[in-house]
Amino acid sequence: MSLRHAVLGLLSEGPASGYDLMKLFDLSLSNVWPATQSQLYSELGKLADAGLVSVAAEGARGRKEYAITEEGAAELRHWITEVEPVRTMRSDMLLRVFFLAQVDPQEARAYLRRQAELVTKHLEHMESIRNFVDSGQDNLSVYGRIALEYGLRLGTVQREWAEWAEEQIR
Amino acid sequence: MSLRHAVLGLLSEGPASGYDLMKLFDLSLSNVWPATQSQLYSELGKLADAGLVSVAAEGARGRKEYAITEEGAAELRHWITEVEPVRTMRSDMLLRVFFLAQVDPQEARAYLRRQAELVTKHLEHMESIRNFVDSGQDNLSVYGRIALEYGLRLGTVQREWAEWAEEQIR
DNA sequence: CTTCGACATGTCACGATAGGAACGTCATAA
DNA sequence: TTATGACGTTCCTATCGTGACATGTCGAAG
Repeated sequence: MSLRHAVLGLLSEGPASGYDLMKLFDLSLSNVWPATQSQLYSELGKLADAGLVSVAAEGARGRKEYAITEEGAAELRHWITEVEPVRTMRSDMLLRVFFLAQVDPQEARAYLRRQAELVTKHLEHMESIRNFVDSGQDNLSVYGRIALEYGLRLGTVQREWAEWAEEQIR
Repeated sequence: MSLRHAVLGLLSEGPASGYDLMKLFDLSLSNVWPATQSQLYSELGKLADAGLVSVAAEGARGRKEYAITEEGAAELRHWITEVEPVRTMRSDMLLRVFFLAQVDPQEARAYLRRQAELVTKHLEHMESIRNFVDSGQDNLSVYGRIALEYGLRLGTVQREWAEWAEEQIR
């Protein structure tokens, strides 16, 4: 049920259409909670049915601008402070590690080296984002930077771990 | 499509029944790729239909022992070495961070402190697992330890990050 | 001999994810 | 004027994940 709260969270910064939210997602939340366009629109519909958001205005091209309601804001705060985050980590990359014995040692090492490289690329990408959004003073930017810092630290240990793991394989 | 490869991976260490796999999952893969019993059984059925595993023996209580086939082993190796891991990270915990501006600063700090505590608990749990499985010499144990090391390092930075983030909030 | 816990599989329903097709509008530049 | 690209929504299909429920067998303890 996190997508619903992601949408509420974005709307808590101001009204937006499904289309707006899609773009916002792409440049902020997509790294911590990916969602597709169809998911967004259907979620907005459900949210409106549930009274957590309302259609604040209808614009050109059938545009519907949604605004968070008081119930929606309350639900968001409740979710943030009182609902325990579910810690289900799923990693395709790490799953493979369990089975590396099924391939040659040099292939296993190559796999880990490749992961280290991919992480490096991702780190560079995050660095460039940091330089880009460093100036924003809105809530999403401020806390987005804190989340980004998480990504940077995570990437760093991933790389160190991959290099360490490669050395473990003989 | 990773559950299918998780099952193939476990079967590559030797034949097992759905029930066996369930237990294996719980004590090895569940931290990187959770799966429920119903998923396992239906996946085994599909795998058998696809010829990637075969029913090697039928035992008491309707037990069906599955074994990986040559096609299955080939598919597993192919997946490990040639399929790019999808890096879709989803974090309920991190998503909330984006919206911490919606609650009081002291609540935001409490949230981060709580996450640090939860991570600490999880780290202790992983340490105890490490002491427990440190002796195993089978493939899954050897590579499981490498995966566990990942978990330990990850947990450590998560905690450091949460503590750092808490300080950022004024 | 009964009961209980471990063994063992299967099914159903619901919601979440993924990805794309279909449809239409508006502004603007060639 | 017309083509194009950005805007904008809706619907559809398929697979995955979650949790509960139903159904039974076997061995061992009491």
